[in-house]
Amino acid sequence: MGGAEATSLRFFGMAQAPPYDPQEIEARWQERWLSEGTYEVDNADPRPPYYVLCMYPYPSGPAHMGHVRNYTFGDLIVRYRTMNGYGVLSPIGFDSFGLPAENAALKSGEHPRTFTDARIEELRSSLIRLGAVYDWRRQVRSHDPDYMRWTQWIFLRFLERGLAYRASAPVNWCPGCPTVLANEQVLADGTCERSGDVVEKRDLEQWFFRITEYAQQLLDDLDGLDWPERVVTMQRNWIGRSEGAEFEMRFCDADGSPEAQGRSLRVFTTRPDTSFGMTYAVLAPEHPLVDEVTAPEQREAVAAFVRRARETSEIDRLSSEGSLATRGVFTGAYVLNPFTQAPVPVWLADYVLMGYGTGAIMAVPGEDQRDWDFARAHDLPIIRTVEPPPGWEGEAYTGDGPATNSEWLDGLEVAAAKAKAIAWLEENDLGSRTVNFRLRDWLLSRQRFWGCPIPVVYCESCGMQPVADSDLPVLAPDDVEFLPTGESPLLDHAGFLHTTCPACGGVARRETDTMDTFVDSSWYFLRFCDPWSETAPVSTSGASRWMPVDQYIGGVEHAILHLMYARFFTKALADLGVIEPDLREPFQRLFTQGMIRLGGEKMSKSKGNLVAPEAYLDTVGADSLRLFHLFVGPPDDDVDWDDHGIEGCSRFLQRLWRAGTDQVGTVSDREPTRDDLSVEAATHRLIRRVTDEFDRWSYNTAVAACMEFTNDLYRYLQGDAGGRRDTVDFAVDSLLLVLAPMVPHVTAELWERRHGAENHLHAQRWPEADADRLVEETVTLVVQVRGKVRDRFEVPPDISEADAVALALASDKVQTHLDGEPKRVIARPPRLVNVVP
RNA sequence: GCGGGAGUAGCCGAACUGGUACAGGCGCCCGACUUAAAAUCGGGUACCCCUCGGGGUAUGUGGGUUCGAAUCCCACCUCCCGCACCA
Repeated sequence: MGGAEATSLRFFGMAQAPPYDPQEIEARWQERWLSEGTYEVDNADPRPPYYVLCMYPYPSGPAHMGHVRNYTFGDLIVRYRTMNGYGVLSPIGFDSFGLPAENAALKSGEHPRTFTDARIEELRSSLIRLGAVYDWRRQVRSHDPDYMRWTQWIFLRFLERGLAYRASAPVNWCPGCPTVLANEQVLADGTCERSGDVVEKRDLEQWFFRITEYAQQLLDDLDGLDWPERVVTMQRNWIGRSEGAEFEMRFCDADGSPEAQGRSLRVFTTRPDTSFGMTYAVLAPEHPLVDEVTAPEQREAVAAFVRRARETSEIDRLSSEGSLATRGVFTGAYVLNPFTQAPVPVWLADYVLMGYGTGAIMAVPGEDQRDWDFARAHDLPIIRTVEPPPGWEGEAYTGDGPATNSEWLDGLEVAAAKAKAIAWLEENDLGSRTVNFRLRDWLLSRQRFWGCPIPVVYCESCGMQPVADSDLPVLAPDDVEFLPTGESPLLDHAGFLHTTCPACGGVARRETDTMDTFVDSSWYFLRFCDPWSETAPVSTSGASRWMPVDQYIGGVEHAILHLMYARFFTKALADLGVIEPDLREPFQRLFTQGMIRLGGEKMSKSKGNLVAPEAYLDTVGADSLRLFHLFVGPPDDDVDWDDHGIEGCSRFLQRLWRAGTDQVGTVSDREPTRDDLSVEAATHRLIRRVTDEFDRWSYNTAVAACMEFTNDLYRYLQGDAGGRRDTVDFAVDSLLLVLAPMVPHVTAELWERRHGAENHLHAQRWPEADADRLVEETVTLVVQVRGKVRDRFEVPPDISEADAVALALASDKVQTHLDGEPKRVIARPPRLVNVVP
């Protein structure tokens, strides 16, 4: 057979073609990509830039399946874009500060640094074994002194600009951790997202970033981002913008005579149009005026209520929902409703939060359900100021409608009434239009050791002083003892604690709080652009070259915290002049991949249902593991881990290997036959299809297309005529090229065997389908009668409408369903004719 | 409660702008190869009826629009995710 001869020339005989050995192949190619620096890219690279970034991982040891999924998608894009001619920036680093290392230190006494470094090495080697390629020269780790220096430098610039400040605040204290948490780290039920302990409120001096200064921008700039809708929605809700008015109400006695001191209460409302319906006012229990204005006879009841509100955890406050009678107390004070000049009683209630608006509200039970419930529980009057629709049987009415019981607002619809009420407040100098945000400032200080120290000192005479830039980084000492005291070991370390004041040289004490690890992850993507910069966190030119990240990939669990903080940092650094002023957003495109489940449950360490990737790397290999993650379902869907599925992927790669080493059927040289040409057309269609699927992130169907193509190729090769040499080469080479980003090792190996060692698959250009050769010889024309399929014909793709209709009407099967002449015929040649009798 | 998303075979899923419902994989069945098994290769695989030509029913449920609906519209059910006293 001619085919056997041709084969023997290239592969030293079919019998000698080696079996597929993933471990051997993968180790060798991984070594080569590293040693040749295949995916290193310089800032002066002449190719058009493209920045692909996976969220840098917390190093918890060897990679888990979530990492594998994440980094498989990232690596695919890096390789695909590279084959498309881009100079792709693909950096990686480690989010290496954090609680687990410190907890491990408490248990074993091992220093968090040595612990962390060991975990990083484990994770790093898993990433390499997965075949993920990076420019390792650019690696950053949060705990590197060089990185810390710039984290602290940024903090000091924020401090100078007033974007970082210190304030005493009731903060979320987790007794389990034990540290302060950001609002975002407290779950809805009032427990700590990490330890699950019930979070307490404590008053402490803490550091904050003034993220609220950027609230409006953070909201507005969401519009220009190519992000999943749900992430945008989550951010929008988190920022929680609401428009309304603030105004003052003077304290008075029960008859409405203004009090002598002239004190007043400021309230925020989104419904100034309902002001005529105010029947009481409410202060948050923590409101500063509570003590002052409480009447003597109510003092005891109020004090008891305030005490309980402070002591009651969030969780209990929620569980007491419904029993509103116990959730409020009358202060004995009154304020004047400026709209009516009528006095209304001032109550305390825990459903009013000090942290939002002014911590005080006007209560309008007619148009607010909570106020309605409270009024009912405490026997307070209810006045409707918006006419509910006829037949309204609900309680508070929050919809649109004409104002009523509202004097000069009567008859106006809600929007118009709001505008008029606000105008009136402003004219009379009683209040003004206001915008409120739900977003709070970012509490960043943590009472932990294993984090980036906050670079300030407290001088006995000068007060708080920033550490000089030239003294950065402030590093935690190594010789510390980890004791389960619940306090940072820094508090007991004299050498760290005692220092001199940078301003006066006098005695000073160092800040012992460290920064939330979200600070580290808020700018690492910038450092990657120029990790060599010695004068700034990133050079302006480096950032300009690569930023914004073209494709950011990570888990949806970071939809709010990390992504909001990173956006804030980018805007602030742009305003500080560190990066270009018009670089307002860090991540142009975001993709959030689904999580891996096992038996319907989220795979996680705490559930103890982790499936370790290592076992698969040791058996079926990295390529099979990658292929499984791509194939198992849409990338943004959660997926179930399935051992059988990965076997299917492994089987496919075995088939690919046999086809790629000419172990399937027979191959010969000949003039192309119809079948040969049809395989070539199918090859062009494969290229087109995979390209399309890649561009729309439909990797599972891209894999399916390759499998389908391979199945067809097998049938062709094993057919009586065998395969034609050039046709088979084109088919196999094309298949290897389109599979290269997905299964980089086995394809590179096969390519080298077919084309020689100097011919690197991953240096090839992405193939292009020839538009003229995509067409199939025949297509199936479906003939329907009233929308039901009755017959099929194989027709040329360029069949005319008239021919298609004639063919359809000539069909016996169609005629039996027709009663005489058809009423109507809809033709969509060459695929469909629908006959309507 | 508010916001977002999803319900297609035994399972995971395809079907991109309304046009052959179910590509691909898993599982299962049959066959080839084998002394045998594994591996491999080929074929089959929604349900019901059937005179074996076919016919009917199927995309969570019920309506609607259309020549034609998984796809568009209305109502409802179920599940997942986020927020949740935000005035």
